[in-house]
Amino acid sequence: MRETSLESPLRTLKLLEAVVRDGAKSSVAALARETQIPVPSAHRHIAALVDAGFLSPAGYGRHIAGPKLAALSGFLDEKLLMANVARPILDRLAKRMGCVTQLGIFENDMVTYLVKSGQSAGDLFTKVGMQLEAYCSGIGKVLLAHLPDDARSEYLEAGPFIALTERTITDPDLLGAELQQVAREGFAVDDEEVVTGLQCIAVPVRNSKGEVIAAISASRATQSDHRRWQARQLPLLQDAADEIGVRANIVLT
Amino acid sequence: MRETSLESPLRTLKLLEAVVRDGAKSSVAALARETQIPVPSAHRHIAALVDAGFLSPAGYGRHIAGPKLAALSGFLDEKLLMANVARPILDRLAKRMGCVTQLGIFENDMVTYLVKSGQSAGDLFTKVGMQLEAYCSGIGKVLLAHLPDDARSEYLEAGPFIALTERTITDPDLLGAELQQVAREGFAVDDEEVVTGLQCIAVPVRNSKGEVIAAISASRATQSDHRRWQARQLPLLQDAADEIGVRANIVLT
DNA sequence: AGATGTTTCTCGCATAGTGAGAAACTAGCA
DNA sequence: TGCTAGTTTCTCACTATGCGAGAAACATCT
Repeated sequence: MRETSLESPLRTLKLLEAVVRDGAKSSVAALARETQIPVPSAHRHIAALVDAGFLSPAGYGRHIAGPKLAALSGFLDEKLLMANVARPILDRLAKRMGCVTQLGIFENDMVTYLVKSGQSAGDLFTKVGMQLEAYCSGIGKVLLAHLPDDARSEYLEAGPFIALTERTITDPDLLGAELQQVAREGFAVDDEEVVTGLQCIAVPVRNSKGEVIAAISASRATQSDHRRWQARQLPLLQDAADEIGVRANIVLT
Repeated sequence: MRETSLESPLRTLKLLEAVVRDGAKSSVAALARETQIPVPSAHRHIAALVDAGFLSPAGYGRHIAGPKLAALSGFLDEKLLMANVARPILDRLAKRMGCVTQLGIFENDMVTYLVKSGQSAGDLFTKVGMQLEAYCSGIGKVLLAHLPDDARSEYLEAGPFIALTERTITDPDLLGAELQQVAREGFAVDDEEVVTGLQCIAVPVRNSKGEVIAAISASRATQSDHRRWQARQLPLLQDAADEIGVRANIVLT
């Protein structure tokens, strides 16, 4: 059984990583030892990285990250970092709860979904990177509920709120009340408000300052033990949200 | 004439770059077209990147930067970004002036050289990443001159200032006076104070708030037309410093 | 439905990358 | 200055590695 993934490129990446991690402290030979790569090969790879611009020489056989790498990192925006932080946690959660988990953020009056996980994730109509109206989904309601007061009022006045199912809340006043409740209780419920046959619960993800920076949700096909399910899963969801919050703080500026 | 640099790894990197640049907009096949890489190969490479953690799948054949890449970018500190911003500018300057250009920053009472450029750059004894006493070099004097008053006083009191050549300024009071002049005039001159036979001029690099964040210098073998050379080159140096300052502001936080 | 466009196989081939060893360099020390 | 220990660079024959056409499975859009 052959490892079918490109081997030589992986070596290059392994070295790139090793070099960047250790600043300009170690010689190529030392890095070769660390990465279990024969010395001459290590030199070849690093030379290639250098003249591709991913590394720069830094005096006597030392190397540091190069311009191309810096340029790349310019594309690593907050959204991306957030997604990468959250993914493994949501994966675990989805497995444990046996349903689909998602993470979304608020972006110009809509929810952008950054992560989706779970075995039946394909069934769900949302897609990663997709934007969706905020007023109907669990994640959306959580995010709206924790908006600054004036922004939320503005949103409620702007409308319109179109019904996606017969249960979608379309009245601004009712929606406002619902959002107040969400803010008070710390979680939101979506019971077939966006798609018939789908219910979900959602909680906010907070950074260390307590600001809501995202929301995560767990969804499943509608079943009867509604409230019991909510009650049992909420703590799990909240733990995951906390963990994402903590990790995000490490990564984001 | 053999292309001695590893080819397959470079393809992988090319793809990595392409994928990250375009967010999650294009399909693998499209990227393959862009990068002139056959479709099946592109798939192999991207698959390898994915399970090495440098890319993450983002729904329907789209990909975005992965956790490993995000982690790497954590190691791209300010020094590095500064170096990468400055390098091309200093390269151009060195070519134009026909001498060696350098960039240094102030770090625990010494100058750390981040960039060195110019055809005879190898001759000069300084090395990238090297630390050198601040009091004698042009770059060092510029950086000292723009230190907060109390920090500068402290530095002057601490000493000792050892002579590297017969022209090195070793008296704290004289050095203090020299620094005042440097601050006033906006540039520093080193006339064989660090190595006999080498003279240089240096100017500060400022960020948008006017703070001095680095200094750059141009050095050449001692010649007689001293002042004339200084006068002619200073504007060029200063332009380069300004440009570096502007660009640095875009990149650094 | 059919019609694009994209992803995933399989497979033999040639090249691209490998790694031991030895030679050329470098730095630091006596 | 001449040593030694630690690097970097080269050469070279080998074979594993990555290649790419083509066709088949899978999605997407009208």
